[in-house]
Amino acid sequence: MATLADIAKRAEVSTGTVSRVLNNKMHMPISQPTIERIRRAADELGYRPNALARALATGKTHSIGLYYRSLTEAMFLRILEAVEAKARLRGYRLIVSSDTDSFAAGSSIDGLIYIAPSDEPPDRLPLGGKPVAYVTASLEDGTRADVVTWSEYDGAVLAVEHLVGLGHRRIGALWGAYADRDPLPTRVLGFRAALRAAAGATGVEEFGEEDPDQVRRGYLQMRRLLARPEAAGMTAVFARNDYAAMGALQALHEAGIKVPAAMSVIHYGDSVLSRAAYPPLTSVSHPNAEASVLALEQLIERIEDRAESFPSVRLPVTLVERASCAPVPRPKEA
Amino acid sequence: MATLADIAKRAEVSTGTVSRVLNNKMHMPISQPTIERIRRAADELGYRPNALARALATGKTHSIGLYYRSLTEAMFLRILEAVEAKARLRGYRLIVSSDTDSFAAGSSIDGLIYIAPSDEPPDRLPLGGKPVAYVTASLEDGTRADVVTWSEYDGAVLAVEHLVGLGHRRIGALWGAYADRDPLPTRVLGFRAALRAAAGATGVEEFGEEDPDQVRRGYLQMRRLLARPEAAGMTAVFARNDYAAMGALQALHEAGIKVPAAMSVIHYGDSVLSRAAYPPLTSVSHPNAEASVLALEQLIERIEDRAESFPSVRLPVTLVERASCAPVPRPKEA
DNA sequence: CAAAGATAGACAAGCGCTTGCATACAGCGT
DNA sequence: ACGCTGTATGCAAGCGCTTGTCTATCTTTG
Repeated sequence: MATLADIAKRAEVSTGTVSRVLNNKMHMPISQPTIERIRRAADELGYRPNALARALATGKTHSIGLYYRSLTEAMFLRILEAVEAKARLRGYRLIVSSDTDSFAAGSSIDGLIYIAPSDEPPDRLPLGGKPVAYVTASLEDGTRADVVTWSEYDGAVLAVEHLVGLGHRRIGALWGAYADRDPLPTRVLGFRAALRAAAGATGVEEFGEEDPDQVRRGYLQMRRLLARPEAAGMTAVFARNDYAAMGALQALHEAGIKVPAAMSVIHYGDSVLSRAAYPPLTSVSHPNAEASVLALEQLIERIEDRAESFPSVRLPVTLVERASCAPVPRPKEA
Repeated sequence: MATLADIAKRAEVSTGTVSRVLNNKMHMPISQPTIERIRRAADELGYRPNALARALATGKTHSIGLYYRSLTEAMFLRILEAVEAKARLRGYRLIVSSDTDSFAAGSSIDGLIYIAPSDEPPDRLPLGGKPVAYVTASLEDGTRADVVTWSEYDGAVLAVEHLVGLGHRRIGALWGAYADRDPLPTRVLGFRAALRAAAGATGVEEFGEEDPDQVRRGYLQMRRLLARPEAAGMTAVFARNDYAAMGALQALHEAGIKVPAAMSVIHYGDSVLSRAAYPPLTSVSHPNAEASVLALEQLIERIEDRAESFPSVRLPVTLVERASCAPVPRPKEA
């Protein structure tokens, strides 16, 4: 590997001059012939700057950490793709890990994007003063950090309102293992509040299921829900996430219940799965990927010392309609 | 951030000694009291070694590049999760990118894992002599590099044999945009060969479809296939990948064709999608994640100078039976 | 008791790059 | 002819860590 010194020797100048020319850092004037000589030498030697040495000298690594707790969630693909592309565009590399220790002080990153599981508040990290941008649905205001957030509460409300608008009155919910959470995730709260706000609508919620496989958990939960007496007259169900929705769909198909003709399904968390399912799932989409890209941009601004304040951005949650929800067929009674 | 020099001053020794103590590199003897003094000082100062400086001095970055062309494939999640965990365990960080330029010489990685799209041979990279481990279904032998591979040909054969074993004789294939590939991907070759080998079995293949959405492509292709006269008597279909299979399932459901009662579906490439589908899809699983982890291990061996030869590992392709294939219902004729 | 080990640690040269400052030589005005 | 202002470059001190070598003190041992 050619070094600055090699080029300097070949072009008969000092390494300092080479550095300045190659980085276009010409606060000080350099003669045209010299510039060309240096450029040529660099070319001939196939010079590639040593990122390490540069980082050590400048204090900027041009690497950004990306933390995501579970590398198995379909959601993460979209995030990763979007963030990686943007980072590359801006001249940064991405170090991804599902372990915060990988980003402890001393590890060479300029900053960290911390994507919190949507129902858990993020940890505070000992990053040694390096900036962190949080992507999370639950971070109290007033933090001295960049935060991109959205409302899971609103998301649940959106789902329920959509269902209610279609005429559904008895709506099931598949909450996974939320039972033991305290406080209850805001999406549960939103679900309940929206139900209360809608005249005559009631919910029947299914909690807790031990199976570690999320799809299977959704499947089992859906079956349990179907078996409950309160489930009579239930025409729609809200699933906590995409895996749960897929599981629910399996149970529904198996029971011969047509979706959406006999049962509407809506879920939280838009992903490839939602599109690939049959029927394609109507979902409330949290702007996870967009939020992450935004966080990246804020982070870069801060790293490059252009940002001053800490504006916390709140993104809207949206409903994407596909084919799994339909108007309630016909009133069973009256 | 505390540096070695800070510790050295506080413990009243030289930085060299501090370095040796903190790294347990005691080829040379160091007295117990000194060791303790240094350890204490490091503790009190909350010392974290600067990874950059260390890398520059040692020539080892403890970072490994992970190249994957498309960060949107569900497959990649399993790979990433497995590789990241193992890398972390071995003390390496992962730099992931879908652009090989990110790993050009000079960028600070010790080596690269190149995961090639399963039907394309990998590029050769200008890494400046750093080791590359390839994960690919198609790399000629004899490369001076670590290669983990498997046979797509065998995979297709496995699928067809399974189907034929269940009594299927007329088998559809959804090949996506393979039409223009030359040479034809080996899985197409395997499919045809297995068909020829089975008495009385014939295939009806569907090629080419422009839609960029892979699921939709599978959907459209399945519909076209169903509409073809040759498709009469077809009782099973082989999909090129998980997305295509999901799309096919949509078309089948829509047409009221029961899977697997009236039509068996099998596909190449096991992923979360396969498990989440209804019915859960029987698939031939290429050992992508395992291969990647193996590649990582070989790479690390080479980086750490323990590997000599270049054993190219070939992993078996396996059939994982789920619920989308059934014995052919009853002979239509005879 | 002197010479030959051990033992314990300091010293300093890098790794490859950046950057503030000093220097050298033009040409200019007076 | 002299200092000046530019212009064009060299010099060298880092960035924080590793590591080969050298020195100094203390034990051994013939």
